[in-house]
Amino acid sequence: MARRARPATNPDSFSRIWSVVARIPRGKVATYGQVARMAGLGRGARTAGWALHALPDGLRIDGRAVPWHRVINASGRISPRGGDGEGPAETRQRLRLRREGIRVTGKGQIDLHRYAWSGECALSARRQGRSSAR
DNA sequence: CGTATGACGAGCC
DNA sequence: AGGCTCGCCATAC
Repeated sequence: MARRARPATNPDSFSRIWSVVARIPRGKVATYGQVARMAGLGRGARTAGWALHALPDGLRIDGRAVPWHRVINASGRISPRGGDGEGPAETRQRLRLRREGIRVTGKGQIDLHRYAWSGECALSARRQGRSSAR
């Protein structure tokens, strides 16, 4: 097939996002901003959301499905997809989170203080270099 | 190459 | 507390 002059989706940045998301452990959640930063996109929180939007169904990284449902916004809520109403995606996300033992309130509020993935620290968790993490 | 969009985030009112 | 606006990054057209 006519090789696409330019890939419809740039696997370069997106795959980074996906890789980071793939590292979120079960029962934990991460924010778009956190994922973006860990993927080296700086403040590309929106880009992270975009990457998940473009996440190929059934994609596996390291032989494992990408837990896209573990990514929520900084407000600790499931981000609305922007439809007129709540779509199946949000509902599915909530169910999957609850299925992992994450408590989601009726309003879709999640306790970040409790379920936030400390992946950033995990990278260098061996030693707490920073005395005061800001 | 410039404009518009998007599963965001932080700040301000 | 809740809602609105502006700023950021990458992709699409």
